Amino acid sequence: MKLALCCISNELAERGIKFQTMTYARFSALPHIQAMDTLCNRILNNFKVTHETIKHCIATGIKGYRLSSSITPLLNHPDIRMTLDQLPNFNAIADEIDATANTIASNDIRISAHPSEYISLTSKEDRVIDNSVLDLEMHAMIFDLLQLPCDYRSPLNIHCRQDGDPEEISSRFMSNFARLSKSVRNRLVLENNDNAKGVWSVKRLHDIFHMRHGIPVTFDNLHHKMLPGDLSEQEAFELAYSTWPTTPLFHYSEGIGNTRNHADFATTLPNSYGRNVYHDVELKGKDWAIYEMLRSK
DNA sequence: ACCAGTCAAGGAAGC
DNA sequence: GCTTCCTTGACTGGT
Repeated sequence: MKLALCCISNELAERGIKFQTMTYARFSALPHIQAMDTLCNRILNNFKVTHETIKHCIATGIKGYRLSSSITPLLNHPDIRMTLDQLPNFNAIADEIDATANTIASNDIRISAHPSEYISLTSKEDRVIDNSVLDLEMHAMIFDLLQLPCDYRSPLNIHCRQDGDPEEISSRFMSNFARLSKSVRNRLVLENNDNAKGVWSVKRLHDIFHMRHGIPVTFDNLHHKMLPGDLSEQEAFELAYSTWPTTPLFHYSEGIGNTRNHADFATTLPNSYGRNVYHDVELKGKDWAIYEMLRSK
C-alpha cells in the first residue's frame, strides 16, 4: 500500500527536528534587519527539516510526502512580498533544495502539496485572488526548484471552497485559473469538499471541472462521508479515479465519532477498490499512524 | 520547564 | 457592517 505523510513527522519532531514560523506581528515588532535575519534562518531551517523528513519517509517505507505549506512564512504577506531568490541567504537555501532534489530523484517517493485552505480562486475580491495566485506560484516555484515533474505526478491540491451557484463559481475559478503559470496549471487538482450548502461533491467537481476542463479530482473519503451527494463511496472513488491521467493521489482520514475532526490513528485501512492509488494519510498520529497501517496490511 | 494566550488566512453565519 | 467561529502548529510572554 502506497501511503504518504502529510507535512509533519511526529518522530522527527520528538527529536527536535521541527518547522519554525514567524508571525507578521512579531516581524514588525523587531528592528527590520533582525526581523529579516530571524525569518531567513527559520526558512532555511524549514528546508532542512523538509529534506530530513523526506529521507525519513524513504527510510521507513512511506511512499509519498506532502510538502508543508508553511516552509516560507510571510514571504507572500502584502507588506513583505518577496520571492525565495530575493532572500539574502538564498544560496544556502538553494544548496539545501538541490540536495533535496537529489534525494527525491534517486528514490521512489512522490511529492505533492496541499496549499492552504484559505487559498481561493473563486473569491469576488481581487485582493484575495492576488494573494492566492502568489501563494500557488510560490508552491510551484519550490516544486520547480526541487525538479519535480511538471504534471499530476506532483499534484498541487486545492479546494473549490465557495458555496453558491456552481456555474457562476466555476466560471470565476476558470478565469482566475487562466492567470496561473504552466507550473501551477499542469499540477493543479481539485478535492471534494463538504461545505454547509453541499456544492462541491466528487460528482459536481467531475461534471464541471473534469469533463469541461480536464482537471483531475482528488477523492477524500471523509469529505465524501460528510457530503456523499448521490454516490456511494466506491462510486465516488471510481469516478475520481477516472479523472487522473496518472496514478491518483487520494486522501484518507477518519473522523472522531461522526465529526470531521481527524483521529490520531486509523481503525481501518483505506479501501483502494483494487486500484493503484497513493493515499495521503491525514491522521494526527502522522508517521506513527502510518507505521501501524503498514504493519497491519 | 511549562502553560496559556496569540497569530494567520477566507468564508459563512449571526446580530 | 461588524464580530465570531472554524483550524493548526509553533511562537510568545509570563510564571
